[in-house]
Amino acid sequence: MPTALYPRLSVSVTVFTAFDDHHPLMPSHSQLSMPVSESERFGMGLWVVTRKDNEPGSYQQDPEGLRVVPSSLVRMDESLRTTALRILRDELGIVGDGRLRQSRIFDAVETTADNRVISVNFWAFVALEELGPVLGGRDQVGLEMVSSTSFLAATDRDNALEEYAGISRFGLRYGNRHPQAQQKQLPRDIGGAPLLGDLGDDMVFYAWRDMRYGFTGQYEPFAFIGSQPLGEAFRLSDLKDLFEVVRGQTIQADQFRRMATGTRAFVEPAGSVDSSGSRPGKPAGLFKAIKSVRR
Amino acid sequence: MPTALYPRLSVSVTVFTAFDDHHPLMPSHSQLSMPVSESERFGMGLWVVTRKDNEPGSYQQDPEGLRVVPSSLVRMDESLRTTALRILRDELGIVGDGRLRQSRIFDAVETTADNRVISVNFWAFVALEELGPVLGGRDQVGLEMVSSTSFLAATDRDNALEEYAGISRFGLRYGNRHPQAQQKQLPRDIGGAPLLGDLGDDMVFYAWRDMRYGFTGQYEPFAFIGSQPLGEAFRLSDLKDLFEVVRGQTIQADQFRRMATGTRAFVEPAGSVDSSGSRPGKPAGLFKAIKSVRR
DNA sequence: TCAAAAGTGTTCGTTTTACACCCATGT
DNA sequence: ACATGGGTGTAAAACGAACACTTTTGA
Repeated sequence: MPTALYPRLSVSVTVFTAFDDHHPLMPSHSQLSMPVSESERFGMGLWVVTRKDNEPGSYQQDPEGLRVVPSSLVRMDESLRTTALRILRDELGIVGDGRLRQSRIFDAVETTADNRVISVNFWAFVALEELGPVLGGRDQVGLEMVSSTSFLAATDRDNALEEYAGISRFGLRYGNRHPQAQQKQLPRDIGGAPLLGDLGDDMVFYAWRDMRYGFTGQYEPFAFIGSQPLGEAFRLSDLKDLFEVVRGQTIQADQFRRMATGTRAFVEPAGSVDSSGSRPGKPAGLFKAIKSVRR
Repeated sequence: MPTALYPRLSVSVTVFTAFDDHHPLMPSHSQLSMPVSESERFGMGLWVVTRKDNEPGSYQQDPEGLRVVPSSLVRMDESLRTTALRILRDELGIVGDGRLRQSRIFDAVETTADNRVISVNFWAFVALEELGPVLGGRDQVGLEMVSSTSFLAATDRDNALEEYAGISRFGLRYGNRHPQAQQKQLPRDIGGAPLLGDLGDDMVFYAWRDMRYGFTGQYEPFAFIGSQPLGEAFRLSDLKDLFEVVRGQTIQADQFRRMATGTRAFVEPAGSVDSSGSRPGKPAGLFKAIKSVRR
């Protein structure tokens, strides 16, 4: 029984993950959607979880089978947060805790007038360890690339990256000094085709933009995203790669080191040294997150 | 006919205004809600528009007659923005244009389970000139004080204001360096009584926090709020007062002057000098907003 | 003449950014 | 030996905050 008197409300969850192309749990290429050839290395990558829109009752079902951000209607006895946790649990098998953050609300203008749905978007960051088991499956859960080391390098070659405060496949934002700052640029604005439909692209873009704030030095990034995508101990250079793909912006290595370890440090030496030893160069010291800080 | 299957959606609009207690259109005291005696001067004041919750169909009707932020259910054929504009037009007689900004979404948990309403809050800033005619009236539209020059001075005397990044009657926020930063403090947390109910206080607090960003030097404040509360030409000291009450924080006069007129200036000399002449001291040059900048 | 507000010069410390250089390891 | 990445020293530039001081008016 449709209720035509008022619009209905849905919650979507934009789930990010990040991993290196040497990661032991690296998903199969059929589960990854990349802007480059599948054999190519991408370095560190930031990804967003999508699924095929194949649920019979789904309001945003698309005949062409576009991939979508997981979503569900809000039930009468649920808070928005509860709905988001249910999506994480039922569609992705993730038992959420405190990691959900509210982003923005979208009018789904493309739906017909008698079945209108308005969408509240949440975002979350999960480590690949939690995500690996649910990739594929009935809903064809997969990952769409948001940014990667090689994507940034290519963008840097083509345009002058300095004028952007951040760039991703789902859009870019200018710096605050730039005359066009505060104006969004989505794939369709840059001239490209939408990746997940206009609505989905909007959702990912704004969720990404919200997430970026946690990686600007103002916050403690691991507490901000509620996840440790690099594990307990990690090289600073890997953390730098993570910062770069999340921010969509390259950082100087020495500058990053001082930001992470100086006053307002959010990492501390783990006391050990990287022993994987496959790479040339001086062995990197390992670092771990400082837990107790709350900024 | 209530539709019990899904929660319904409402839009609220938090309307701010600011004026000086010497303003020619200064509202009558019965329309103002102040934390101090009515005869006292408050200097520059930041206010939020409220109305008595006396509509028969209102979902948040309160027997005790609490004042509320204007709101309305979203109709089937309306976008959220359209609903917000309708509230501005029908309840406040304001013909809106591009000045609405989306803030946050609230689960109205206190409503009963079979009539649940979820609330999207917008905020807007209007000049007193546009607001004056609608004060009072059937809905007893009035203004609740958010902050004022005298409120800031009193707070500065009592606590050390330096440790806060901003304080208002609806809550405070700490600086980013402070250990408790990112934690909100609402009236009920500080030990006071809610001013507009817990939900209303939340709405105003977050809308205020969003508006503050436009006054931190990162943005061009007049374009950000889409209004010129001080008119075409104004003294820098009046603009400083406006900044102080919006930010909930005192600013040094010379520092403010350089911020407003230096590199990244957002005001320029209007070429004339203040001729009202009632105050002692050197006559102030008048400034006007730089229109063309888009940051 | 004095109080009050406007407006400018200057200093000091912090943060940001860049660049140079040394260190330790695999090949 | 040398390429490669790890890590530190240093300095210029930009910025924010504070303080002193001059200017111009009303009372």
